[in-house]
Amino acid sequence: MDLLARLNPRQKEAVTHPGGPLLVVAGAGSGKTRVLAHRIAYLLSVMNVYPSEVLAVTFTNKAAGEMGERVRGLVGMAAQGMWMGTFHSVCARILRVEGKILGISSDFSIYDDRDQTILMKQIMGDHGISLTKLPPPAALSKISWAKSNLLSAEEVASMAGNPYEERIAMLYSAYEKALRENNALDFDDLISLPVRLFKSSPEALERNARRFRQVLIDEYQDTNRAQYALVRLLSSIHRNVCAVGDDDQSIYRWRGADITNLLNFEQDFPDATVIRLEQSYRSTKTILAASQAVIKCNVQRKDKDLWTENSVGRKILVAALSSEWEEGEFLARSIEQAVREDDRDYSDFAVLYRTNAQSRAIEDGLRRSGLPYVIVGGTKFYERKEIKDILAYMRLLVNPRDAVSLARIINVPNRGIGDVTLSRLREFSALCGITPSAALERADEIPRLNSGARSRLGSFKDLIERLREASLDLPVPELITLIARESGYMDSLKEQGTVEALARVENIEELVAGGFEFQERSEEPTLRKFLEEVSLVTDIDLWDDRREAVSLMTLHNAKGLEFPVVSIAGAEEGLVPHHTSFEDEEEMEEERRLFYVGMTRAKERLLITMAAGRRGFRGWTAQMASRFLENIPAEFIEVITPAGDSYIEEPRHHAGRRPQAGNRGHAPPCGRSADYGEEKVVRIGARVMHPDWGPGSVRGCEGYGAQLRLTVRFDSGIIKRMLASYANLEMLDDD
DNA sequence: TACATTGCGATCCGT
DNA sequence: TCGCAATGTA
Repeated sequence: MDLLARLNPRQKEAVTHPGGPLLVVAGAGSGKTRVLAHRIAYLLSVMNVYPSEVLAVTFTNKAAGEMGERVRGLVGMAAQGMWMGTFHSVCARILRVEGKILGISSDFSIYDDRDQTILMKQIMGDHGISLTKLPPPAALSKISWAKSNLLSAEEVASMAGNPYEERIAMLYSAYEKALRENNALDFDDLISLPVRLFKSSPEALERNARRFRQVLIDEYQDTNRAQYALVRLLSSIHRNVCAVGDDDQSIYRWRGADITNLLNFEQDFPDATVIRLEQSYRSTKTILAASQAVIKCNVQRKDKDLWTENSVGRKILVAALSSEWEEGEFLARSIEQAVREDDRDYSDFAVLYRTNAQSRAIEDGLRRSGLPYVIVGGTKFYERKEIKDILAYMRLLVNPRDAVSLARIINVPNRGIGDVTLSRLREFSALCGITPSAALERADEIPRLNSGARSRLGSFKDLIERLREASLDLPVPELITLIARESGYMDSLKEQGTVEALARVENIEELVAGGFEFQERSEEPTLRKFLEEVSLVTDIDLWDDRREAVSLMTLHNAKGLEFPVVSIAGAEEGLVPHHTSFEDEEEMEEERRLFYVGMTRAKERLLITMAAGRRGFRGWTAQMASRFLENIPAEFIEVITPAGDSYIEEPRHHAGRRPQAGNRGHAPPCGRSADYGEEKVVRIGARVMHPDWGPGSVRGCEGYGAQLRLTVRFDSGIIKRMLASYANLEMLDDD
């Protein structure tokens, strides 16, 4: 039949698998998205499964949307009504309906890590725990780990082996209590609470496990224990679970992902069928072979044999640049050249890197060359202050118990309600055992408040009441406008009149536009749904891949994507592999997988760049080539030496103008050339003196002879990179 | 109570 | 470099 026409035998087998547990081990580029979409279409059109009986979990909301599109393309309207989304969005949907069994109101707020940190700070303050000794995010990450492993506060407490762990357990328990008081859930709760629900309520389990006749999970290698438990529970009646994944692409171990979920699938489901997809359709022979050579260095993996009928293609280009700015400039040049000579679109290109901080220099390079680009990730739209503020108003309207949101906006914009008044309010609410919002209602009874503060609280209370009433029948975008106006937020921004404030006004207008977009698209355009969506949306979801621009993103964000031309920037020891993984072999293997994921995003061309020196958060560091490059056989690589001289002096600041091209390599930066005959031994840490910049110490050296480049940090704070032969430095005695 | 200034620390990946 | 917390001042 037509549905199976363009599938290879393995793919066909996966698509038509009649029932029971199925594991599809899908190598990079082997068409797993295609298989998933076709399998769903097959289930709907041939196996007579209703859309509402299909649960398909993808890694991003964007992937879910695209999957839905593909299925609709295959079977048309018969696809309407499937459960499709990320674990988090699917679970939020389940909890809205079933949560009341656990005592969770359907109006819950979803706290992001920012909200969590605020809450944890409060808790630690209440318990007199120093925020510097135990940073709130550290405690939260322990708690998050526990939750994603389905460990309760009591269990953590009973496992605690030292005072530190006992303290974490205590904070965990207090944090849980605080979340419940605020009628709020964190990301981990979204997964772990449905698991708890299904374990404690056979009826709820029955209801949901019976509904989902078919459960499909994408990127199975990156599920954590809680997600695994959920999959088992939801598929416990029909046992039709189809997991798709690739152990070589597991890159979220640090977030609790447990690769044994995939590796032990056959033990967990003894009657499982395992299908391997090993033909790659994405990359050239060269890129595929090179990436295989890299990943085969990992010990903990299932060996596989990927192959392709694609052409050999061109060699992988490797370029070593002297600094991150040169790297950015070089990337810009190479993209420009490829657009010109190979007739490519900007959207064919992606630049991938390990850390978001690397995007700066690359962005600068592209901007200076006038290339269009988009940065995916980094500063997220919904995490901007003004957006979070407006959203906090909206959350408070839906969920009056949300004290974190209340505290966020009670004095934004300034209405003369300061720390003192707020803490009196909190004291009073604790004393009466009521929420801060309820305490607001009884502002008259709060002790030790002056009349001014009392009346300001009163008018804030009136404002919220007014807005809440309006929210009941006002569409989302209108409500946003109303909040921004009535709260005085817009006026206060406009009054400031700074460039920054005006940008914030624009962002709020963009939020309104987003509200209209939501209004048109959503089947259920309620305020609650809107808040849920914005809580769970990610940058990759918002990324418009059809825009004519080069995409810049982290290696993690690139998972599941593909581009004709991929550049991996910063292939250096300390970046990939990241320095935090040096000590741990398992983490090192994860870094290698990450690098592998990056390489396998490329369809036609792969460029790998590195910088010999990089500005860290303190001074300069000399960088070495990534060990992963050594894993690539030389026959697949072409090393290119970028044209042009290397720079001499560091630009004054990252966005500033670099030294004039005409000067580079010629004019000495400090006005006088040194004698070539005189030889000095320079070593890192040596004390030096410069006539203009005073004393300093050598932070790095690279090159040799007349080409020796020094990085010197002067005591005044200035950092200079210069050719040793021009440096004009006087060596100081050091003891 | 609000706002400016200083000082310090921490720096990966992100639902 | 940057954001945030503590400190100082109107």
